[in-house]
Amino acid sequence: MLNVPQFPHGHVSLYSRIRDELRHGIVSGRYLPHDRMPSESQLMQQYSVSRITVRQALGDLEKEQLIFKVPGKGSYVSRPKPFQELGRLQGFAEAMATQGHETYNHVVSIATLAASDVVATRLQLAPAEPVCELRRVRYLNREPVSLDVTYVHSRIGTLLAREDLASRDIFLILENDYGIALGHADLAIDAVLADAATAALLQVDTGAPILRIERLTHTHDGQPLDFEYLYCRADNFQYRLRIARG
Amino acid sequence: MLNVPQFPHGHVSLYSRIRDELRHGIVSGRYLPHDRMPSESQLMQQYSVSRITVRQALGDLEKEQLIFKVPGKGSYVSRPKPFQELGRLQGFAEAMATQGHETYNHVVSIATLAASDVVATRLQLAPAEPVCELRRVRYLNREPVSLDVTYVHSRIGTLLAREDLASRDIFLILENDYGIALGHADLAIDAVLADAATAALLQVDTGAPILRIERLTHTHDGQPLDFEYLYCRADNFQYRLRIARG
DNA sequence: GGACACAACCTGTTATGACAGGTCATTACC
DNA sequence: GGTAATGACCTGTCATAACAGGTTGTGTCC
Repeated sequence: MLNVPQFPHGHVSLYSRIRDELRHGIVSGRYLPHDRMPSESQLMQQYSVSRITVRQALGDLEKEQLIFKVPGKGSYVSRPKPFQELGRLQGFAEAMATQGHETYNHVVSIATLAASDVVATRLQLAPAEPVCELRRVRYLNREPVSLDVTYVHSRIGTLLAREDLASRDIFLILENDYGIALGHADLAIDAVLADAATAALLQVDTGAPILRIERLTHTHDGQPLDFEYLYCRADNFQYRLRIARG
Repeated sequence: MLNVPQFPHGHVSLYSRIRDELRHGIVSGRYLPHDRMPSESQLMQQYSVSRITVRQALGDLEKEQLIFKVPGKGSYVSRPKPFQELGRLQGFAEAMATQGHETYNHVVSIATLAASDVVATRLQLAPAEPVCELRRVRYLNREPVSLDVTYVHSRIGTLLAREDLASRDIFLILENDYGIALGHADLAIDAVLADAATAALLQVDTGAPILRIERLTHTHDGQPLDFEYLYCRADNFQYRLRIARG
């Protein structure tokens, strides 16, 4: 028996199609956490492919930590906390999209106001100079995960006001559309209790533990560009990073 | 032709042996960054195994980002990760001493017990294998700042039990006294509420927001060495880091 | 000398087949 | 009734074989 024709033009490999369909079944909720996935034999029959093909699809999903396997039992949907790599300077949607999650930003408010002392210091502005304040609630798989309060120079703010802030990352907009090269970011991390307003936006109880990340992002030539407070729900999301000895 | 006997007792799969040997060749410097690795056919002959076995070994290394593959050309050793510039993998006392702070560790408990599922998974041990659990409260300028719950292989634990854990960093002990070279660490960060026991140790109110850091430290050749939970007071201490676009 | 065809390699993908060993429910035996 | 054996299922591992399509050096033809 001969092997299958190799996708000559647009279409992709069999295993990647199976992998994508199964992943959609997971993120869409058709397979719930701790559900058993169809066994390899079932998938072989369902898609009329060999076991190698099925295993490659499941292996990819296992690598993404969407499922885990138990020898002798089967594959199960895992519920790992989605995480964002701190070790790379990237936006939220950018980070999540690579892991098969659905993201959406709800713009709570966008306004120009006088910089507070802290904000003016961080962005190296004169006190009370006008800055743009952007408040957004980030949703991951339809659950709110963080309230981001962003401060940028009012000049940048007027650019951003015209953009699609609901689905695109600020970093990507600045980099791709406006050619602003990003450099490094300084972070400080602590934990606070949710106040009533924040709790409502994040759909948690007032007084719930909230991870607060202060982030000051610089352009490639070292100018401060963007100062943010991220108030992150700690129960459905994790920040991760990897550091090395040196 | 019949298949190979399945490793009946101690020894592991063929592909994991090949993977480990190749990885050792990379971390030891026998293969340098951007070197081409032996091709799949060469490895098939060298180890007298099938292509599937070789590909599984190379696939694992690619997953670890030690190599990358180029269709039509071969597998190449990756350049060391950019996160090496980010931060430094160092212990708490080591970090604080360089900034003129006074540190002290109070050893709450040290015990050998069966690894929980999470600990066994992180340290790549068999379930319920004995591990050493070490609980310490870190003091900075006479104020408690964190409760560290450390899990190491029981073999390492017996070494540490003889050491002065009150004033020396575990990392420094392992590196200087036992010649264990440290590699990278993976961190996950979230926030929790202090339970009564933790609150008492950290001298905060029960229910205070606590920054929790999960840290898995690896040796230079990639073996997991030390798994820790750090419960950090959020009111007198901050974790800071700088990250770069990459 | 330069363009082009071709062969030699290389990884990507897929099929088929086989045995090891774990899990679990059912069945048979004491 | 409890226990032990059995068998159905499931994932882990490995072998052999094939074709697609990219890369690269080589040799031929003009």
